[in-house]
Amino acid sequence: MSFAKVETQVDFPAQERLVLRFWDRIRAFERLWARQRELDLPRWSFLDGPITANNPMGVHHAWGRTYKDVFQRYFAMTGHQLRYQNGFDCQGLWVEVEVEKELQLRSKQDIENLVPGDRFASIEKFVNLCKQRVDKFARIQTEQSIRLGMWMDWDRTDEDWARPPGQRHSYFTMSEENNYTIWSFLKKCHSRGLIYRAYDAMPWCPRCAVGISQMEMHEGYQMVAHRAVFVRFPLRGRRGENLLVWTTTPWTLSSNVAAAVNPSLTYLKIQHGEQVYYVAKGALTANRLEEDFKRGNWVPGVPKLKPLAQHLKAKGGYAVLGEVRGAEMIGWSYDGPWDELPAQSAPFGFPAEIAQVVQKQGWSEAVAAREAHRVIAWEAVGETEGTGIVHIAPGCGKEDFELGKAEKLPPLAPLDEEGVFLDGFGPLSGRSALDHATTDLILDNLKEKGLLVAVEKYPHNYPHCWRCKTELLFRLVDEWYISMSWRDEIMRICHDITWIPEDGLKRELDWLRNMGDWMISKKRYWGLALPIWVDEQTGDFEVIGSREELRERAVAGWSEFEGHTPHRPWVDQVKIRNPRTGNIMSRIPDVGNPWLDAGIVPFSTMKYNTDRAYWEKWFPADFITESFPGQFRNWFYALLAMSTMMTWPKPRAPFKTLFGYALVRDQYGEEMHKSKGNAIPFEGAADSGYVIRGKDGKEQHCPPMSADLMRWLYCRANPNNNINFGPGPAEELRNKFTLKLWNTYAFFCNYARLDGFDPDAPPVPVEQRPHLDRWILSDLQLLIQTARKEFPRFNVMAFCLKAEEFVDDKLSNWYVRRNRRRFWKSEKGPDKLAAYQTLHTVLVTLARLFAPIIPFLSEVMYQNLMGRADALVRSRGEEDLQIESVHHCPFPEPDAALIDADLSADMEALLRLVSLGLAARNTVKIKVRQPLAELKVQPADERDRRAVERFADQICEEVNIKKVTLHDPGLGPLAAPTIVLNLKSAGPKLGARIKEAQMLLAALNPQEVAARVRQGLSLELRGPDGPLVLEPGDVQVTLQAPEGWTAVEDRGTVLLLDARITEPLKLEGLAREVVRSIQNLRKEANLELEDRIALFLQPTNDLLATAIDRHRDYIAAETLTAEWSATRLGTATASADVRIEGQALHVELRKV
RNA sequence: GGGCGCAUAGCUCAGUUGGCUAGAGCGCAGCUCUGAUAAAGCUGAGGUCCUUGGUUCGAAUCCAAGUGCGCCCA
Repeated sequence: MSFAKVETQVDFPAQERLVLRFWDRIRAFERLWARQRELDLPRWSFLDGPITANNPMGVHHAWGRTYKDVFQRYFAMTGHQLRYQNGFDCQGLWVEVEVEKELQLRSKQDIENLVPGDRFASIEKFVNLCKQRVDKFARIQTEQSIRLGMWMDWDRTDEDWARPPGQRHSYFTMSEENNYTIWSFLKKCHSRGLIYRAYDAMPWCPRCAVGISQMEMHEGYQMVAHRAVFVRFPLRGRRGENLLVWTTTPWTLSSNVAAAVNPSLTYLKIQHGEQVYYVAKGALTANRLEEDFKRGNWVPGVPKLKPLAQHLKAKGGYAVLGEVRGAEMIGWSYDGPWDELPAQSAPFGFPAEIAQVVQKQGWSEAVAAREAHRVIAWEAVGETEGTGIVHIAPGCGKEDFELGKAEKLPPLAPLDEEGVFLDGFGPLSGRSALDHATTDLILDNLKEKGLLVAVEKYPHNYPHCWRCKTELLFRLVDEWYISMSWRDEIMRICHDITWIPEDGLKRELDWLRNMGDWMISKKRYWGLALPIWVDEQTGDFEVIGSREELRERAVAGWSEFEGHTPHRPWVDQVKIRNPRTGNIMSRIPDVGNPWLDAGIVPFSTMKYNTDRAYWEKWFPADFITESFPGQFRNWFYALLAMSTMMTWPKPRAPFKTLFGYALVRDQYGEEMHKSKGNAIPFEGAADSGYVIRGKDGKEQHCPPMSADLMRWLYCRANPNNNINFGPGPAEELRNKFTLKLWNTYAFFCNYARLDGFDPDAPPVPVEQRPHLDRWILSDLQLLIQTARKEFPRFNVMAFCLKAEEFVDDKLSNWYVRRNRRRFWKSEKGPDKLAAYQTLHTVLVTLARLFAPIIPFLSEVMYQNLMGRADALVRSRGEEDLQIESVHHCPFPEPDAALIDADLSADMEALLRLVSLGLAARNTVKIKVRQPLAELKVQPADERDRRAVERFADQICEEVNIKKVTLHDPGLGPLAAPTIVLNLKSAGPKLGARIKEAQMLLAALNPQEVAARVRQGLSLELRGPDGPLVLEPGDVQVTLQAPEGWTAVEDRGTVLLLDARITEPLKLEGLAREVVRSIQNLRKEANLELEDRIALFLQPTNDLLATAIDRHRDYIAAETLTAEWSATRLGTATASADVRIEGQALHVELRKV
């Protein structure tokens, strides 16, 4: 067995692609999974939150997907059986919008006319295109995920992808199983009487022609400026008097029904020109949005708002005539601004369909809007924006609608699905409410009527469609809801879940407490076909719970539907009969909310309706992980609600542990956006490199990071905080971790290879190995302990930070650096063997420890360390299926016998002492290459003392001194001890008397106390309140440097350095300089490590010549000089003229 | 207006049973090393651990109030 040579400059992405091929060849994943099932290992149930299969995955997806893979790998290595099922979220508006973009469709009419003149065929074509888009991107995301290193039961071949979604390896929310399982959920809701249909004024996207749910609305707020108007409403029966109202949506004035005041506010009656206005007292002078303006929370180009008073002053001034309480104004009637419109005269409101419902359900009196105009009371009216009088259009706003119902006002719903005014609105009919020209027309009209008092640009945070960014309008529409009257049941199961971080519980409960009923319908095409069949004659409806039930109930259309997925338009053809009336019932055309699709997966993917035994085995999931922000009201909510309902009457939580993480930001903490140029594509980060625009606007070309580096970067991050992701952090991590690990590994392999190290040789007993070996093995066990503790707690960050410290500080920077000579030396023996064996153990263990996080690098290291580097590169034929991957190995377990806590602590002390020694040199400005005679150490405590005794040689080498001695303070006057109380041990014992003890201790003779403590005797203090007894451990003895010494000191430990450079020391220092020059030349000449040389040196200075002469053997040994030449070398010579301490030296060498 | 969270060096952040002189990386200044390392190491400057109050022998850490910021809800 032998180790392959390891290059120190590696193309990591290329190497990862090699590993992917290796895994395929040896069928690494399949064999792992098969073994889990053969052995029927204990189950660890992971449930994948479905990724939206609508676009290629970005680096932000890679964070969560890394966690998913890391924990799956960890639990596999610790002997568990897993499901390995990835999920894709398939249905919903987001897919429709992208398909529309591709086809350049602009409206629902366009969709329904895709096949001209054939609505059914059009919808069929559109839905099929949606399915195809999902397949396309699911496949791309699959390939990307494989590239990230995720081990899942992937669909890989064309054959896999040709199967229906329900029969593939990954789950797809568009599968029949998923859809029908949601049907069964809705049926359960209905059986408890929770499904209902309601009219509501809701946010509506006129481009998508669809209602936007409460959940979705939050995703699309944007700062925009609208033209806001001050309009007067003439009061009836009070000649010359007006309500002054203000609105940011002038188009809603057409549908005005009432005006609201706050009954507890004071209103002013003011004279302005010919007219008298009523306006809230505070509103007249309020500096509206002043804070926002100051903070720059503003729309560029929009001027600061003027107070209302200023608007009036600008137009001739005003005079306050009197005051009136809001309560006194209730009931006043007025003339609306658009009372001439036919719609304003329609009894019960407008249009007729709505008026019918209004009448039937008794929302309003039998009056038309223009007759209903009056002042109503509303506590929520404030005086910090507008005029304190709010115009109410029940068909155009959510609160307006609620108020309208309470006040029995007839609603006017002026817009159609595309935001265009219906007939009945005079000059507005046929115009789009969003159109700028429409607003112009409205303002002109109001001006003509003399009602317009002022116009301004008003910036505010206004909801937009979260998919297409169109401004939302409010429309009065009917939608389907699940009543959430059972929210307490959902809240109860939240307590059975471990939330990481903990406050997730509070946030979820907060959401559940405050959420409204769940709107589940959407008037679109691609999605869950809501299984609700309605008898439009009577309003009766039924919810169908399964395909079988539908078949039994079908009275028409079944044969047309048979053979299709339960989607539009196919399922729309099935009709059933209303058993009560005998009428035909049709499916409502609406599709479902996509969070239903994702929320049902603990049931649909675990075969709840088809294989209950399987479900019992895997439900609930042990673990789910997703990004926290947003999911409380989305996936988590849907999961919890649906599971509560499905397992009712004994509700069960669908998962045991929820691990949440924050958001991916760019390296400066800013949101990533393609338009900002700071977004990083996944392939760029993994393989091909990427370009980002920096803060200065300049483009920066960045090399790829590799999947491993990305994974480590994600794992080491604090999941509670947003991660700053980009080339800067990646580069930093590469330098301090990945390269350190790789170079250590390369160092081992390259020397082991040259030396013919045999890893199967009988091990040198650990107790016979040097301190350094036992120390690194001990610390390795501590690292394993950390891993074993933190992985199951899903605190992978804690492990990564410790691991970085181990690799960087301990292994690379200390163990390897201190041990180099043991590997270099030519003679073989137990010491050298021990060094190899120790480093080999450490590296193999690290490969296994790191395997879940950096699966590629771990595999490469592992295979080579096991002597199988060639297997990575080429097939071994049959034998491939026997090759063990690092991911087949059990996860390391700590070996308590190897842990030596004292040794670890002593080594830490040593590191500090060395650092102090170097600091001492630094103060006298003598470079480390120059040897010095002596270092005296006055240790502050036992630890430092032991470190000096144990590791004197290490200190000498690192600090480059001839001798290190302990200065025993007991022997001489050099040091004086001081004594302090050890607060950590004495504090709990003494409690409030601790101050007293400190005072008493300070009064004692430190020499005597120190002596007692050294002998292990206790100490009795006499205090005014009685005696206090201190154990030796309660007193800390510190030694202090005497006056007059130049030294360095840290925590009581004093180092004294002999800074005199004698001639022999000087010569030695020069010799080292000479060696360094020769080594440089060797390197420049591209010599191999083991090459011997002939050497010619020509100094121009006596001192240098003496140094060379005296240290000839040393120089020869260090530089592998086989021949000293007295004359210039001939051919194939590398030569250089260097300066050593300012003196010229000519060097020539040649490989021999 | 309500809920949740955060506030530690110029920047990005570690710091969980409360304990001695609060740490790292980047950046800055200086020095150095270099045949594993296109690397790296060392030293230094830089901190009212947001403010105030409380609990405690002792608070970056626990509690309360305030200020600022973020997210969620209304």
